[in-house]
Amino acid sequence: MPHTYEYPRAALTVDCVVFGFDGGELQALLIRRGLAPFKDKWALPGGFVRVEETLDDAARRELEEETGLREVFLEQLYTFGSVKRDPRERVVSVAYFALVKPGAVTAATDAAEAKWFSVSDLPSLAFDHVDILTTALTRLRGKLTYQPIGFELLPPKFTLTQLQRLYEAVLGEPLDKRNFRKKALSYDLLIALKEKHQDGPHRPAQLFRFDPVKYERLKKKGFLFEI
Amino acid sequence: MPHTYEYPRAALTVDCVVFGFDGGELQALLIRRGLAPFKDKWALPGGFVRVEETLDDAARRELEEETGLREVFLEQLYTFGSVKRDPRERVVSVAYFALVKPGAVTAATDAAEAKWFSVSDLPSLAFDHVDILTTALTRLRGKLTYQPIGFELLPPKFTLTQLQRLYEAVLGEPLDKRNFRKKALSYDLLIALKEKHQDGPHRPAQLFRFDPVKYERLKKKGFLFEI
DNA sequence: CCAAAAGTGTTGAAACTACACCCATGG
DNA sequence: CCATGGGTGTAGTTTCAACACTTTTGG
Repeated sequence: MPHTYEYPRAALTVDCVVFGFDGGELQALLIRRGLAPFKDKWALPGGFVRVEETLDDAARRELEEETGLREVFLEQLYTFGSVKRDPRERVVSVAYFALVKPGAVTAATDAAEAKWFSVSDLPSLAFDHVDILTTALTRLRGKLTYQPIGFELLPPKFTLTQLQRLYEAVLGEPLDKRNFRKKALSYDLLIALKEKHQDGPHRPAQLFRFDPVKYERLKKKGFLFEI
Repeated sequence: MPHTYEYPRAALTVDCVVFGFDGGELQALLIRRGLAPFKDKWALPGGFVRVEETLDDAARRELEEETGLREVFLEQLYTFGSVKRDPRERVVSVAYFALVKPGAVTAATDAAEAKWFSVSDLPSLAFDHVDILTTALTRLRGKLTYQPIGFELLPPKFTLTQLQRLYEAVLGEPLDKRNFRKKALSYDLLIALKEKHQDGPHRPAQLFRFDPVKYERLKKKGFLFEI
């Protein structure tokens, strides 16, 4: 392809902050780098954007190549463009954040090592990936309080207690059980299933699923899901 | 500079959506393109990112070169990466949005023609700049309701009625005067000045200024300015 | 004295917070 | 029968929305 503007160009990458939830703590998926620079360090999954693919496509492709993940919630986060963020040369990175349901990372991980880390106990990261991760965390916290995206981190069928634990893990503070349940149900976006969730020597819990159709309808009318 | 990765690269630009307020309508600053493609069409101020400057620096530089604006409120918006958004070749653009106070665009505009347009009456724009502008508008509306950034669009000294007109123009709906004033003053971020604003055959209005120091203190404690 | 915008309080409704006990199950 | 988490209601407080008249000025 001919370059119309013959100036030196920055390289363009995408990096993905992948969040998961194990029922107790919020987690981030990292991969161990096999190549220099930062060989053997942990880093966000990501890589170079090809000239003939969109940024979203690049993020999805890299995510699948490096972690096996497909069809996940993915959203552009911020573009990081410090001059020295890559020691080799100028690299601008468009960061994404992804939310995945438990058990999604079963697929082969392309020989690369991929591993979940609790966000409260992260290893040291390559490049400026801590900054990216911190930005993603802030965004997730903000978003969770006004958009119903928590469901992307839970199995398709979940109990209200699981939902509450997720909110508590992300927001970092305990929530009142009765108030939380009232609020969560008040939007009429949770459908009670016939099934129950049995999980030990105690009363089984009602299972729910999220109603994405009703949510889309509400969203169009300018709607806020606040909890 | 040596390229470590010898693949074809996208070119990288910044584009700025500059908002202003004339007291009645929300406005956007556009420049008329002097070069192909889209010669003579209106477009967002912007241009190519140099390898040795950050994205923020590039946005500020282009803004000054093309509109004479300096020291304005500037924030990264979103990165646009459709493959065909520039007819010549692959160009990825990091969009910014800027808020400027009335009278700021007095400086020489680098021979290029720069002009304010009411956002409700825009000309047809080059590239995908309508999409960028629409995204910026949505962001501005959202942000205005939970962060005190309206002051960036008003003169340093302003009346509560001016502030209300601004909110009404951006949100596109009339607001109740008494409720608005109560809310606006409740955060204790507006400092009443000794001066009044005289503007016709009627009672003069109290002038206020925004208190950025107090705001920074509040922001650290996780604070929401909602109106 | 008239026109025009500035300024000001109250009330009923709705939402929010805090809080404690009974229920269903498995072992 | 006991241990464990599931499930529910209310009262006091705060916030929100709706609404109309008086004040100050210039002409």
